[in-house]
Amino acid sequence: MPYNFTTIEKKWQEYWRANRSFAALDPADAGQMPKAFVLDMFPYPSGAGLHVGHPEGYTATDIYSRYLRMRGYNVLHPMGWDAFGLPAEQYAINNNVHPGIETERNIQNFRRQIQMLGLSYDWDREVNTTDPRYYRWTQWIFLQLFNSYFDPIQNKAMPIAHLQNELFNENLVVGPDGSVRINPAQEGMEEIAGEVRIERLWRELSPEEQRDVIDGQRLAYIDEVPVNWCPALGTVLSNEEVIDGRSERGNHAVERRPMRQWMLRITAYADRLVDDLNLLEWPESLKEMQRNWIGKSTGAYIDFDIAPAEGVPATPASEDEPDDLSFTVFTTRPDTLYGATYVVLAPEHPLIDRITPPSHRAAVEAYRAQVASRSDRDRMENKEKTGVFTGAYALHPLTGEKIPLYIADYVLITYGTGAIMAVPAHDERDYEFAVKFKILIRTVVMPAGGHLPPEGKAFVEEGVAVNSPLINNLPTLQAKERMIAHLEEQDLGRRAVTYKLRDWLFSRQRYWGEPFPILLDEQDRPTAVDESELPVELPPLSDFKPTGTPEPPLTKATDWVRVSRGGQVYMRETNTMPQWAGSCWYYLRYIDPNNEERFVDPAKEKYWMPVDLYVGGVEHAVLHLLYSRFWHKVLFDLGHVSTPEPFRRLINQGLILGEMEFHTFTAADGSAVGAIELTDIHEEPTPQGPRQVGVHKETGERYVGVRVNPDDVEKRGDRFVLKSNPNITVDARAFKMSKSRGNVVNPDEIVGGYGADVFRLYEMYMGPLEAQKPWNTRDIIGMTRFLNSVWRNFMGSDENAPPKPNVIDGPVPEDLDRQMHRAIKKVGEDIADLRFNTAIAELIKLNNSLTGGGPISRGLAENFVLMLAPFAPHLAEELWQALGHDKSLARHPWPKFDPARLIETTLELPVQVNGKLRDKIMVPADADEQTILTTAESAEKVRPWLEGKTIRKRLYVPKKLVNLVVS
RNA sequence: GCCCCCGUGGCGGAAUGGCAGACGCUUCGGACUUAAAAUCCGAUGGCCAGAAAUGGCCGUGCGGGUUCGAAUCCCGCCGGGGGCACCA
Repeated sequence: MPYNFTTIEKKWQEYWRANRSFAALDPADAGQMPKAFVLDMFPYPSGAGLHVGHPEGYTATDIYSRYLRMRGYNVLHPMGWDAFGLPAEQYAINNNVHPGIETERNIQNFRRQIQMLGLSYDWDREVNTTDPRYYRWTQWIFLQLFNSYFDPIQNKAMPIAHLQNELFNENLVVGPDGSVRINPAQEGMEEIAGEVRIERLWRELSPEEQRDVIDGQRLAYIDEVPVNWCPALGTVLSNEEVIDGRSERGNHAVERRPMRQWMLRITAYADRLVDDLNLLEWPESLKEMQRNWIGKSTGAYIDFDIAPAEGVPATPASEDEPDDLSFTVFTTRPDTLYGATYVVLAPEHPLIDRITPPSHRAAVEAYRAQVASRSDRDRMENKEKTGVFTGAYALHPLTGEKIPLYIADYVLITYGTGAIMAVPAHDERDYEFAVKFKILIRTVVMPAGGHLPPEGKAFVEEGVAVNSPLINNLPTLQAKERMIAHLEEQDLGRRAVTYKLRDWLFSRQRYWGEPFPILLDEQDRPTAVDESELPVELPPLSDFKPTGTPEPPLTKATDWVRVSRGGQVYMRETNTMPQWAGSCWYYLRYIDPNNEERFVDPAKEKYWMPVDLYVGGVEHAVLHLLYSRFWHKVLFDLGHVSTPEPFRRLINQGLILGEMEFHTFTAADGSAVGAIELTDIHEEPTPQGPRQVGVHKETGERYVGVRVNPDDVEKRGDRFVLKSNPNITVDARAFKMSKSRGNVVNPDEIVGGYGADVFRLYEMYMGPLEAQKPWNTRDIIGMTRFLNSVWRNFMGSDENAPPKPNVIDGPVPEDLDRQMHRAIKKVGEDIADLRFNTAIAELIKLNNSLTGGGPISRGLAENFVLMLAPFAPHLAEELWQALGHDKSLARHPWPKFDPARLIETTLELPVQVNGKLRDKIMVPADADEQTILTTAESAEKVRPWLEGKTIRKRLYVPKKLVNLVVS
């Protein structure tokens, strides 16, 4: 008789809630218990509800948490809602309801769905990023950023007051561009500083300039920058939110335009964000993604002077123009400097107007206009090199040779210095450009073997320098060093490091986000709202639509916007923070969710941090996971948190794909073709949902996929074919679940039909947590059978009698006892390593051994139930109660295994002859090698293989096998 | 184009230098049943021999190598997935 999962699951979920079974203890109450902070990436509560991917990660952390509780850990395992953001707001606009109402409804639904899975969260610690009591502290952390700067002496964030001190004391000086740097005089560089001092001292600045310098150094600052403006969403987006020139949310077109926006100075942390990855137990691939995103390159800056030319005045025509007739390039290959035969500036480079002679002005302007109108998308699809000669020449810093100066859009104004020295012989892009524009190509590096670089291609690898008087015959690595040293001696350049990472664009022109705790004066300069006035609550608005212009919706809240402080009138900042703000620090709030005085109590923070296990999707590799590391480091520098990194160990759960689909392909005329004949089978969107399209290998004709019934498919050889027509090969693959494809699995239906315990077991049994794997509803029955069988084995299978425990007192039979100890070892180790599929297999195996064996010894029965508990907690609690316990097993000690019980008294050893298995022998576990070899040689099925042969070698791998080498 | 990961039965997967295919699904046969479902028992990588017990050969994408021994390590290729993509 199957057990009634509906009743049992409801009963125990209510019990756990009523008894606060999973409440984490505050450090003061925890005594000597070790702590474990086990964290899920909290969900964005969308209107579509939970999908089956959410429970995958949540169940994994739940099993781990339940296991650690039984191992005596004080476990913090919380859940909350990342609820600000675009989808709820879009829905609200379309349906004319307030986003807060829509969000609350979605949260209710998500909470219901998550709770029906029986996850052991401490619900007393639930957080919601849209709750003013939460975002009060998001705003507070923003003010920490606003009130700090990155100190170049200490390489960390410091309060802004310290910056004033350092400037006043002249430890720091102000550069020509308003940047702050270490006073060269403090570094023993007086002679350079004395020669031409381009920096200015604090006392030389006017109060206005002083304020600009301070504001310009803040970790949160306002700047006019080229941004990603998305007209359809009516907001700007960060680089991380733009994929292939389109918005990550909604796939809308994005254009670049300069706007005045809030920025966060994440670039100051680029080095530490790279270096500290080494402290983390994260998937190597994910660390690599962060390293690539930060994009650290080491090399040199090299200065180039412009050759004097007619029509180019030696002094600037206006104040806006740069007064220096020189520019700086960045290169990772200073050793190839002798091979630089031209230079390229980005089309947006400020020097171009200054140096272009009248004869070339028209051509240059035309090219710049063309580049400006080109979309990012077009730029990505068409990488044919374009550019134009400016008519100007640069002087080679070593040879003094005149080399032509081009502008081209393959040089990006946003990276390095926006200018390059082009070495066509040793750079693919420069090579392509030089060939197209017929520019000299000069080889300065030869492969170490002395072979000539292949024709028609640049030699980009390392080798030995040639045609380079200063560094001839030096291998690349040494050549670089020698060249940098020379450049520094001659003041022609210097060692340099650059990053791909840009500062984080932090403001959005939307309503549904955290307001900035900032007031703007009449010159639009920012002032912090006093901490005592936090939270700055989002004003209620009936019309919260984006304006379609860069003017944010909050400007419509006119009463809210105007404030007066100390007789002065200010305007509130009307941009809002991006979706990611709330998720940057939510893990810290779980530690102390109701604290009204601080964002987290320091003693509690010190106890719980860092997060011991963090599980979530890989889609946050460069968004949430980079942003929150950055915020955490700022908080660490300022002394608000105790660890340099927030998440010690991280696992990405693999995507769950839809059920396997089978497609045949037909042409427009209805003729069918085998999938094997096609190339480039890919998905194309249509109004009816995506469909499969393939191109015929020979004819190039387009074929469209037709879905076929899996029952009509079989495998022949290495391919799938139709049973009804084996000449037609079938394409078999699983796709990402999507509404438009109609292959989404709804967790409500699975839990309703099979129960939460079965659902949990099924998802954990599908395969390794990290692996991508297809959903297969048919397989669920296996887990139903397993739990039903457990129920029968423990509670009796007599349908006419009421269920009662099928248990006897007394010792466990020896073979079962050994199996039990092995299971205790295996299941415990597997859970610790998050290998749930093999842990479940071990439990199934043990249960199979109990099947049909009569009453179960109590000790074995209890241990089995305890091991089952993390995976199928409802059923386990019910059985535990039936076994006579009146308390939940949630904190009952995990069973212990006895290593002595694992040892077999006799061993079954495989015997190989020349590496091929021929027989197995039974030997006493303590037999010596000689005895074992003799037994092996005389084994019945081994002897025929030895006849007439000489044994060359006898190998015995202790307790593993015997291998006899004969010839 | 560059970087990373992965290719094992009809399917999901196990084994990470030592018995390939644990465990689950599927399929087939049997038991129970008036019947069906559920449940239980047995078989289930391919080929060959045998009435059977059983035995042999082949087999972890393909080709080579290292090793007494390779799914596992190394080299080259093919296929799939992911990331980055004019980053100097």
